[in-house]
Amino acid sequence: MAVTLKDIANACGVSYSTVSKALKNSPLVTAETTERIQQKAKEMNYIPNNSARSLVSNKSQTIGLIWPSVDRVAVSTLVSEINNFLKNTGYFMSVSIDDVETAAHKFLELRFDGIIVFDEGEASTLPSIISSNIPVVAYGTDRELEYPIVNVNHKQAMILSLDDLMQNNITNICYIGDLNTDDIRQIIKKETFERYCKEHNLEYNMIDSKGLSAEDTFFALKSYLNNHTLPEGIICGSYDITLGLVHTLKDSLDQHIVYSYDNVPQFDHMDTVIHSVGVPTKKIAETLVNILINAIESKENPPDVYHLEPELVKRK
Amino acid sequence: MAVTLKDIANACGVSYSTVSKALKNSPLVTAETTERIQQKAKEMNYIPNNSARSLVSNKSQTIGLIWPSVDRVAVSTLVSEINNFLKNTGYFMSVSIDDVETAAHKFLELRFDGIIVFDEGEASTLPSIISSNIPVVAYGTDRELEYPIVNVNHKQAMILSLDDLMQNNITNICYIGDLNTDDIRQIIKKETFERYCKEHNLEYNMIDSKGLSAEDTFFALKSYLNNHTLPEGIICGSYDITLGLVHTLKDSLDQHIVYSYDNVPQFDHMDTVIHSVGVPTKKIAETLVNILINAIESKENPPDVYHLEPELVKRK
DNA sequence: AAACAAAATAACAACGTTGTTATTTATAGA
DNA sequence: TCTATAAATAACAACGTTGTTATTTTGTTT
Repeated sequence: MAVTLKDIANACGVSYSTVSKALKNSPLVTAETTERIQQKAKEMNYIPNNSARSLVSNKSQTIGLIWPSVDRVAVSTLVSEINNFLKNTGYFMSVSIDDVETAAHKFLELRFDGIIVFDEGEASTLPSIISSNIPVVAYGTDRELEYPIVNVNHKQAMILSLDDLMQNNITNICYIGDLNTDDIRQIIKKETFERYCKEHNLEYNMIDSKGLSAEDTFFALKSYLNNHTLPEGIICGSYDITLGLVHTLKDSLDQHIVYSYDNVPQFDHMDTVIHSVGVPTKKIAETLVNILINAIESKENPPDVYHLEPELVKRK
Repeated sequence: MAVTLKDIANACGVSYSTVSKALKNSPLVTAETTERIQQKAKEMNYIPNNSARSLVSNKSQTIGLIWPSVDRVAVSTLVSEINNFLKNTGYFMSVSIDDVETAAHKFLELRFDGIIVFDEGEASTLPSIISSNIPVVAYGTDRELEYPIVNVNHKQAMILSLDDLMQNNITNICYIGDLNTDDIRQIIKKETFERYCKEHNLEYNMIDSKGLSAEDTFFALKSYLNNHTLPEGIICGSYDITLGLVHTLKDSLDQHIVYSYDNVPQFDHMDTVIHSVGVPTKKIAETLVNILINAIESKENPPDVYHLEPELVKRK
């Protein structure tokens, strides 16, 4: 059985309430007793019981993150960043890879202080979360959800990269993305690209990556290149799609100017020049954490949708 | 504030201890009162308080998984499988991506029932875990750790694939792996390969992937192929290294017989034929979960090192 | 209808904390 | 030496459950 306040109290010959105060450096306990008690506590390897604490204080200092799609690499960077920001704020992050409904219910049982949801587009009504009043924030595309959501302006990102191509007088361009999907994000990118090109009378081209992974893109491009060539300017619909392009092109990559969605730190360490567009991962993480912690600690309701504006990062 | 047993008791005109029993279908409560109470509980959206429960029962029905290296894709499959097995056993899995020391300490505070550690080789003494008596199991290579570890027989896996090559009379072979590293697993593979070839007077070759990722391998192979060719039989040191090989070779891959370490389910869905060797992910997950749950529920200490024997999976 | 057993429900202690209130001990001024 | 006061520590209630013990209600037998 684990060491309790009472055990330390017995060992020190004081009452357990004094031990409780001493361990949190209360001014109500004299300096020397505090010292003596803390010494003993460490010696006995005391670890506070979060359940007991949480029961009386109604705080667990823990945030639950619901991440049903663990296998998406791009997202893992965001998860790491969120963990860092939460740690700085004094909260612990507990991740569940269960589906939203299951994870949310368990988080409520555990009386966590807040929940972050990676909303991957599946229908998730979350009646239990909504009826309770635990602070929730989601990262994803805005739909009619009942909790605040942090959203990224994909349309503006596309315009940013196209504007930059125009300024460099590159008019021979293409977009590589998943063209036949109902992923709302991919659709926005494709449509914005097409509209812009038409409005500016640009010569354009759209290449289907036939999926969202690097592998999909690799194979799709391999067969495309059998009887086509790629134009000078290329815009890729995601980090993984860009990876696929890099693997395919490698040697001839420097003949192109490539813009990629997703401003992840990985681009900085690549040995090929890729410009990227999107909200930096750090920024997204910081926003999610700030909104949530603010909702927890100030009890004021955050805005329903929180838009983040993308940045263009040019390299070399 | 959340709904409690007392609230339901008031609403039903019974005592809260009756509500407690009714909600767990105790035979001590008559069928009709049980029905009435459960109805009301659902109506009021009651969610049990795990802290209170855990405090009195000393059980949280939750397992902590320490996974400091989220970005390793291959591992995410294993994490998913572990989650499935745990769910079947009635436990919830909470993942932390903090370092082992931090995560373990918080798990102890949360009074989780057990801990799974992905031991990535960093020095981790874990004094706090050891001194407490929470069941712990690690997945990794066996070192002088103070808790049981599930280990994979990498040596035997190499022998399995080499034996198979011999049986097919393929004597022109090579190994692709990270040759200059102090990762014990990579070292074992390299040394076993070399010793076997020498003992059997085989013509062999070892190619440095210069890293563990698919990208590293891709670039290493690209430059290697400038003035070399690959032999018929190829053994790859990991799933990611194999991915790099596939990307590099693609069209001419069917001229080779490829064996890859890591028996992950991804191989089944690949459109090229890759044999794989290693312990199936499911098996590893099942073993980790079984050892841990057994330690929790039967209180008997598991063996310090648990070896899993690899299997050779031949495809097509 | 009384007496008793069985069934149903209520009351209570405990789990390990925190924060408030009560008690003891030390320190000062007369 | 005795109060009055401040400082230090102890005692206690509460948080929401569970499991045990105590009480009430119901049903059966005579």
